Amino acid sequence: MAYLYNIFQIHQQSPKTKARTGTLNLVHGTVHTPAFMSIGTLGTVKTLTNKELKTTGAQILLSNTYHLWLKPGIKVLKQFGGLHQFNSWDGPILTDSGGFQMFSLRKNNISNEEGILFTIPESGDRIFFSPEQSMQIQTVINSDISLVLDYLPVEETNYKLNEQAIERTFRWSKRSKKEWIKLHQGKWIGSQGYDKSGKQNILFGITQGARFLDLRQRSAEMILELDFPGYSIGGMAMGPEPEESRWNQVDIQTSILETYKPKHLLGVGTPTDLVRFVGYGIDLFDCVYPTRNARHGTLFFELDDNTYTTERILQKKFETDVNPINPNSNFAELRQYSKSYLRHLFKTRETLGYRLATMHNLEFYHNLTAKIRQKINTGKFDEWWQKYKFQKNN
RNA sequence: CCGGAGUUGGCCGAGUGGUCAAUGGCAGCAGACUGUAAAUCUGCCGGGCUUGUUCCCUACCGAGGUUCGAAUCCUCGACUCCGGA
Repeated sequence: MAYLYNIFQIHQQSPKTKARTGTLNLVHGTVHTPAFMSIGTLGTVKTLTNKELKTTGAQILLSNTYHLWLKPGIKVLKQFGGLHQFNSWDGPILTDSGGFQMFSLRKNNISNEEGILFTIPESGDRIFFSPEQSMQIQTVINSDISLVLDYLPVEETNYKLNEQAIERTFRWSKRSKKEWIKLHQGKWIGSQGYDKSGKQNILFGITQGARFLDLRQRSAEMILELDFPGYSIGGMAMGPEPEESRWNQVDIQTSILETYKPKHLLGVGTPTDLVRFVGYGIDLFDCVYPTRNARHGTLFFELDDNTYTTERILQKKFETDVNPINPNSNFAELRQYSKSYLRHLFKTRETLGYRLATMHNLEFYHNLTAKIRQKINTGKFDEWWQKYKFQKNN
């Protein structure tokens, strides 16, 4: 069946690793993979306009169901006919389902088999969130890619809790799919892809299993049954653990999930993570890392073909640094403004500083994924990927 | 000239006999950040070294004094502010 699959087309498969380039065909456009998705939780990548975001090389925006549900709320999103009209982003959008908020906001919610009861800190309101509701909201948002509501255990190192988590995630995925089909007039796009006339949004399944390889395996095997058009691998960077352990977790799941379907690694990661996990079969990434670090004054720089470093712009040594932020940037601002000036903007908490740093880091990330694609397409990925490393700046 | 209030570490500002090298905040220096309650958070922040939950110096305007012990009490002086002549 794989040869009919037209949601995702693989262009170049690396000979010795699972790395591949491809195109993901979505309602609002095509994404060249491996790709990094910038995070715009509330509909905006903090500090940037859509035009600036595109200049960084962004192909697809990630937003968040839970946060959009609270603000601006369903009513407003319905009035606009979806997030694309509301925030004027005309490219593809992937929405996270809100499952992660059960984990990140775990102090403010309780959950059971039915769903999650969130307490809103500002108002004290208690609101109930279920797989069905997440699907309804994402349908209103009109995401190109929606995610099922998954379940994350509160303790990432507890085997029993993680075993329960993969089972509940499976049941919630099932409910998500059922509701999704209902909301899309009975149409389901699975392993057969879609026909050319009926371009339609898609829903990804999610795997869990934390650091337990047998749970990772079972979670992936279970989710196969539901025949999603693509998969997100969840529960990855939840706590401290050895790098190899995480590589193995991803490796085992990408081995089980259909090769011809797109794989998304939720919430990862650092530049080295990206390169590494592409080698283990990941096509899509999303992470707060470049944007949050930007706002906190840490900028990413390429040193050479297989090394990157970071610079903390607030350091004293940049006080008199007349060099441009990035002489090779697509942004005239980053070619013109000096590091000294950028430090000054950060010191004085001028918003322009956060913007420039965000532009810079996202441009770095998107250049990195472009480089990964180029390495794969020219057959050089396999000899390069394990050499790619971070070097501390001094 | 008289009466009142005050003077604390780079700045602002707590502290009114020992547990005070002195709470906070700012500034400064350094670090963290992985499906964003994060333009946030953490550490250091008089000097020295053998870096000590009880080390050594120098410190709460200045000079004396009381006391086992003073940023804290007393005396005098300097300066600032507020009233009144």
